[in-house]
Amino acid sequence: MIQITINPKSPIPIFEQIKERLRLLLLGDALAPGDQLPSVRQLAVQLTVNPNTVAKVYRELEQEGLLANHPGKGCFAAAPPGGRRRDERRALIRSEARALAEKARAVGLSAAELIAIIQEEIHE
Amino acid sequence: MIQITINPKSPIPIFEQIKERLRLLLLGDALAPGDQLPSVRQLAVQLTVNPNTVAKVYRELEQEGLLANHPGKGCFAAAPPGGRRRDERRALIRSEARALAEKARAVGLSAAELIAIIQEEIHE
DNA sequence: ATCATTGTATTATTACAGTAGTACAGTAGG
DNA sequence: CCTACTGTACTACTGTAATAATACAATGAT
Repeated sequence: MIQITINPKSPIPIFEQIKERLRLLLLGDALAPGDQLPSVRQLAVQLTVNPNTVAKVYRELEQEGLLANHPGKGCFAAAPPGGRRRDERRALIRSEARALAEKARAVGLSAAELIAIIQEEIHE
Repeated sequence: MIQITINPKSPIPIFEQIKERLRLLLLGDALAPGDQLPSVRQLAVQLTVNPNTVAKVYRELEQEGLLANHPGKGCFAAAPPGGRRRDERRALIRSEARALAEKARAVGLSAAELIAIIQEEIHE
């Protein structure tokens, strides 16, 4: 049972939410290369989403080289080429960290205040 | 000239992007109560966006009590009731900080690594 | 009074996300 | 072979974001 939650009310499209979560799991240690992912229909039931939506996610993640679809067998985590994993996951977090820092500055929060909030939220 | 940038290619709707940026400016110190905002048409030209899109943002932000529209005069920053500003802007950042912390943990980054990245991005 | 500017409202159109339903081809186990 | 599962493909429909083009009423300056 894979751990994904989505927010149907979010302005972010559902398939983007699923894709991002799966990308995190695939780049992280939760899904190692070779691990089997839930089937299109299984995940669709779990998330109460249309199977087409999940299929679209799997298709696009296969394009990114993060997983491999095998009709009749299932969907499996792939090994991203050339040690991309560590770099990519850092880059992923970095771009969001930049956005957060910009927002904090926009509302007048000091660097120290932002760090303090982060540290509070990181230990929950 | 107000400082807003949007990304037309983002999955996040344009009017949501504008709304969020304006909310940050209104909750922060960039736009004090009474300050006049750019007109619907002005901001639409600046962002190369349809005036209807900006109008929708202004209408919804008025619903939130963050600004006041005055036909014929313009749009002005409002004073949020009861010292909401400081609390709200912290809450805004905190919820995003929590999401970022969760993502970092999902991809296997340690707390120290995340803090390091934040500190790098906060001084640019 | 006239005019330009303001926010507001309306309609039509395009594009896309998402749902729903169906059908097809590959794979594995009985 | 047969069945059940897998991913894939396709069509039709709904809802919404966004553009486009107007029109209207309120405001303020000339």
